[in-house]
Amino acid sequence: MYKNDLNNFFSYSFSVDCVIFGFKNGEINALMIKRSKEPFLNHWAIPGDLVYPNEDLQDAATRILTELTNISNLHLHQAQTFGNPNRHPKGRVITTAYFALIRNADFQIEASSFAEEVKWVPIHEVPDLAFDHNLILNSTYDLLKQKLFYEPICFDLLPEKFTLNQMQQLFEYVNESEMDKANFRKKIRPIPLIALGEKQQNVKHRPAKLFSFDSDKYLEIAGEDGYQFKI
Amino acid sequence: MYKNDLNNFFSYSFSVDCVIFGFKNGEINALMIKRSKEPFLNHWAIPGDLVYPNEDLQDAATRILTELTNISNLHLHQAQTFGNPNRHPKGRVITTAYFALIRNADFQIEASSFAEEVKWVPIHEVPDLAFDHNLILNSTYDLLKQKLFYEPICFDLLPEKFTLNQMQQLFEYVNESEMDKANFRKKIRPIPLIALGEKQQNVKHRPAKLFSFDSDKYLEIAGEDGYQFKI
DNA sequence: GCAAAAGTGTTTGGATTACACCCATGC
DNA sequence: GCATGGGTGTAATCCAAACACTTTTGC
Repeated sequence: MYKNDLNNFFSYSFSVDCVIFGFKNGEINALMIKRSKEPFLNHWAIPGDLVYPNEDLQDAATRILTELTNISNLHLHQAQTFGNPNRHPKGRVITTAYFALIRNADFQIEASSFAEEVKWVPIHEVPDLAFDHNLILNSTYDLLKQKLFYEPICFDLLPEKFTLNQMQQLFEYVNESEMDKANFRKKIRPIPLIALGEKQQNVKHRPAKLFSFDSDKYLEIAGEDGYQFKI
Repeated sequence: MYKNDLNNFFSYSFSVDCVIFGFKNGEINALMIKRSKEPFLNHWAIPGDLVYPNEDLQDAATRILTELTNISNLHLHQAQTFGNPNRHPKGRVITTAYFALIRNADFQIEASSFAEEVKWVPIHEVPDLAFDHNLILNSTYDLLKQKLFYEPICFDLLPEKFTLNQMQQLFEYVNESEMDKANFRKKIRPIPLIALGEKQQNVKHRPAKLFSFDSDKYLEIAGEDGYQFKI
């Protein structure tokens, strides 16, 4: 099977790139960093790094995520792997994209050792990025859009306590279409939510009820006969 | 961003593994090869190979596929990437899985320079495989099952000229449930098929009409308003 | 004629859609 | 009271499931 012996084969490098999505001002945003070294010095890019010798891919993505955001325990989703021989000007670097979702995309991410400058960019206003990062970002966003409709990951993007309208707006955004309020609520009835009994504050209209996702209940029913999360 | 300079970083190896699915005797089968070298000498495995220095990942998968089956022009689908540091006993090898679908899984694949022994194995009867290949095969089969319902790839698995019942049997197999004949036919009505005017031969009952997939028509309507291939 | 599978129509019930209406809050 | 968005019910419509029935072939 392996025609080439491992020992006298040439060397590659391997990296992971970690697309971090947030929902901010009614739009999906991605976290971008400004590169502080060549190649592509001062270009915007998706955060990424080479994988360490004994590090699993997902661990490498977690490391990048934690260093950048100081948040751990986030769910990571593997996306596509990009291996065009010319994608990196300095040599052969194959990269696997991961994505993570974070709540409260409003929080300020400080410049760290990791990156001088960091910013949120609405997914439809992304500038030209380093390497093939536009390609990576777009294909990863496509995957996110698909998964939002079949896995309960919208709750990783929404605030811990959210209104049904916030949830609807998220789906209207990714679906690029408006939905009927009453029908949306009927559609999500099978999804286990906890009505918190609390209400929105400081709004100049009738305050909406706050909900949170009932993940325990979800895990309980997820395996059952025909249950399938679906928007 | 890249903390480690490419030049003084250690070396990995990178491979692709190519799961080849066929539909044979009413079952999904995967093509397995018997390894002719260490490690895992004489174990069954998914065909795969290291990626050449200037080779794109998909090209590597195509190369494996062509050498093994003598068929080119097959559609390849990227699946997951596996990078556990201990997945290969001889060193760090990260691998990306691809899958391809072939018609007429009945044709005999000869032993080649590539592999001494080759066989089709029904997906539910796969033995213990080399490396983490059971994991790779299972996750790739899961992906196949998903894609069959949302992309017109069942036609890469069915004969060029197929009966509607053959198509239904494929979906019953992957869905692990029986479907109503009349309802199945109603469900696939939006899918562009060409009624060939020909009939099954040598069956001892009423012969079924033969169809083929109208890929031109499909490409035409695929972009239209709300059209979405769906079973 | 009989067995076996092809092929099609009808009825029914549940889900989706469109739309209308009422409610709670700030100003 | 009015503007704004929250929240819910109903009727019409579409879709999918269940099922029955007819057709065509080989023996």
